[in-house]
Amino acid sequence: MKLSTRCRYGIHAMYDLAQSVGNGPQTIRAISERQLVPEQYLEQIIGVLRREGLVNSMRGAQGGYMLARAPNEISIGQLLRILEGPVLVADCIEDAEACIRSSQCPSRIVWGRLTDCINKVVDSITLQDMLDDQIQPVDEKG
Amino acid sequence: MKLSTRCRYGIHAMYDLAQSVGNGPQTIRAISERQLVPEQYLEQIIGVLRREGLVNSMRGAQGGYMLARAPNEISIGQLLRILEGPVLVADCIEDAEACIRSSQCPSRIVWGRLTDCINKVVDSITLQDMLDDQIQPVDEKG
DNA sequence: ATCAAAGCCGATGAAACTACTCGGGATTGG
DNA sequence: CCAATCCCGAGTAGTTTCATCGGCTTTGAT
Repeated sequence: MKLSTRCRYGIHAMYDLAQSVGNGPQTIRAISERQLVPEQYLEQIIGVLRREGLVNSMRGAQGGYMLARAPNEISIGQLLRILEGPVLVADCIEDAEACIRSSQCPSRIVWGRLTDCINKVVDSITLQDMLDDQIQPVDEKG
Repeated sequence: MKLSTRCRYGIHAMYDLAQSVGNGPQTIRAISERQLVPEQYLEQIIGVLRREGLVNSMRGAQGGYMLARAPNEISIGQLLRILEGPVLVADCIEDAEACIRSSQCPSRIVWGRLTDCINKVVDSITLQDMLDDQIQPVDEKG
């Protein structure tokens, strides 16, 4: 249950772009230096995010990357699903065929409940929340 | 964000042992046939669980495995942590040194919140709950 | 028009991890 | 004794991760 480096890099890059809104396009080099991410690897990662429509690019001299939407319209959940694949803990949650035991499998229920919980948390946090430092720890009661 | 096969196998095996409480020791072969898990691989997995004190073994003829504690004293969280490693989404949650940005890193807060949520869910479900089929989906309100 | 800055892209590669298999040794009940 | 069974370390094929490399394309500035 660990996040991949790719995913962490990608989220750091998106946070960097969120901080840079209004400052024009940011180059791979600049982002990689600020976020301490290998330049060529970041290029790959940000390419994925571009193809998914979360960042826009400008080619040529003075080019770079910018967020394609406002920071409050990009959630950590979106980034996770793009960079880590869908948040599903076992195949049988989505694809019932993948589970031979199908309906009578009790762990299926566990995974479903866990998946719900994870999605709820990550979809509730946007880049804007991170900028605002508005992320509260989980409330114990209520 | 996907569970390993090892972990699923391990949990299926533990569920099997929970169902078999009172029926004497269960052999690797019997468990593997019921749970559709490769025999030799299961042997490896259940060895880990034995060394962690969750199952007891009896060697020799008529030997096999039994739960070392009552099903309501074994949570999915324990199994996850043993079979998947600690549920921590980024190293910096446990080991602050691992994060160069340390305190001023906003994604750190996100990962902490996510880790809390995951642990809360998986630690709240025991093998007994699975036996009783008592696992409810996450409550939307309240 | 030229040129350097920058993004774009496919191939490659090392290292780690996963999901096993294999072979043999150690115990124990009958 | 011997067959059943657990115990254990080694090996292995395949996949994934985390990159690196080289070259191509686009574009702004001069």
